[in-house]
Amino acid sequence: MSLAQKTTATELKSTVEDIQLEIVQRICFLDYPPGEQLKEAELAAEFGVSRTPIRDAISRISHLGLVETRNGVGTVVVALSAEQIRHVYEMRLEIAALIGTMSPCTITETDCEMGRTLLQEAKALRTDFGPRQYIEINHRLHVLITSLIGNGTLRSFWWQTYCQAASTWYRQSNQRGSEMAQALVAELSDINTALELGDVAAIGYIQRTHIGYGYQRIKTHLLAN
Amino acid sequence: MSLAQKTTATELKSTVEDIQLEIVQRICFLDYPPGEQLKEAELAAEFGVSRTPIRDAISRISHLGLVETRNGVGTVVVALSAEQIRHVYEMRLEIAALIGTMSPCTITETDCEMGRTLLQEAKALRTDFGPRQYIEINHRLHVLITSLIGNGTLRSFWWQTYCQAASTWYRQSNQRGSEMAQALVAELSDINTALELGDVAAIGYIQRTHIGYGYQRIKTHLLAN
DNA sequence: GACTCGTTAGGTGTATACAGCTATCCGTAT
DNA sequence: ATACGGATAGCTGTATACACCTAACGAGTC
Repeated sequence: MSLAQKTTATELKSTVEDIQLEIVQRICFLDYPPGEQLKEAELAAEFGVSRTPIRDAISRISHLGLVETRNGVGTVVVALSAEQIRHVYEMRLEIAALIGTMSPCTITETDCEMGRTLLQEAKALRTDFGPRQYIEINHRLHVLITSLIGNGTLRSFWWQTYCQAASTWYRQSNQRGSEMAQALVAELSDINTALELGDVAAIGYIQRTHIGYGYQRIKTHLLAN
Repeated sequence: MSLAQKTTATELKSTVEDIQLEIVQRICFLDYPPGEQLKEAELAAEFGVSRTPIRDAISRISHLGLVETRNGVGTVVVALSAEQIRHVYEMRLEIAALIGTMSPCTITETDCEMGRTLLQEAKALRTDFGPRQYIEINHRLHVLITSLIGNGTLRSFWWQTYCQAASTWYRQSNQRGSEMAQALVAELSDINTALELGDVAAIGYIQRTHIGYGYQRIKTHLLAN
């Protein structure tokens, strides 16, 4: 009975980890913008579980610094301060170069194909821009690049900083869409070249380069306010 | 009544964060060696709380990779594989150099005094070695160095890798005590020089150097088995 | 004697009830 | 009109009961 109730809910099977990933993705994708209040009871109803697993998931997320929970008030998605954004980006600039130097994985044909697909979609984005598509293409690119990192510790750090930077970064796609689509096409072109040559080190440096560009855009258009 | 019960327990006030830090420290200090089973009910009784906050704390720790929980079996402290140790150490070698280059804090007289105290204790350790003292001095040194890191993201990463490396590292202090005491005195001498000169960048490079030495010891005496 | 299967003890995973905290609203006194 | 204070609604934090899963033990059988 309770099982039937679960299957009729939106998700087929929801462990704590699944819930955590889903909520983190919603934060990254700006479905939950900074300032949004997360209510445990609401999420519990949506996922078809009790508050307990939801609390567990939120607790872990708060430890990553993406949300903040205060007793009696609620859980809100945090807006990173200018200084925090600076720290995250400076860190990403440093570790990007390590992607290719520390235990890189070998690039497969599947990876190349994914790169080509993403490039095509990005090109289509130039003429018909949508913030949501921009975010999703970037996200899949990040999944791809992360999968090429052989060092588990670095992979974890890379992903953490991505999640922390994502919401700030993607916020710009509402305003400066075409500019960012152009940049994404350029980035993916470079990435594809490196993929074809099987050069993971190059991918790391390309990332470093474009993180620098993105950081510059953020400093100019967001932090200047 | 329940409040009196709490105060009579070992801790005065136990929030989830306190419990988490305490358990992590016990893992780092080898009070819970790899393979040790953590029982939620036991810990709940010890800390004078219910299983709920204990579960919360353990859940976060498992997300850091220090323990592993399996349904119906229990929670055990994980022994990092040789590859994982390699990954953690390679990462520490890379980020150590960043300590002084990314938003370093200014060194205070209090910091210098702590450095002198630690050096004295380390010197005493050479003639009368105790694994526990060795671990505690190192731990306090790490707290000191971490406090000099201005970039919050780097500070977090530095602390994470420390916790992951600690149990493997400290395991050697049971066998190769005097050698490690000598190395600790040498490290603290270098650190003190840098502290007096207010040179945080130097501290980063000193760390890098001695992490390399420690990694070498681990590769020779632990991973060779 | 060895193997199989049912039983059981002991752990984690989840649901739920309740306690505690906080911000807000409203009535009252100044 | 305004400022203060208490009631209240709604949230998180905690305790507890129960469901479920797993491994180990022992009786029964070949």
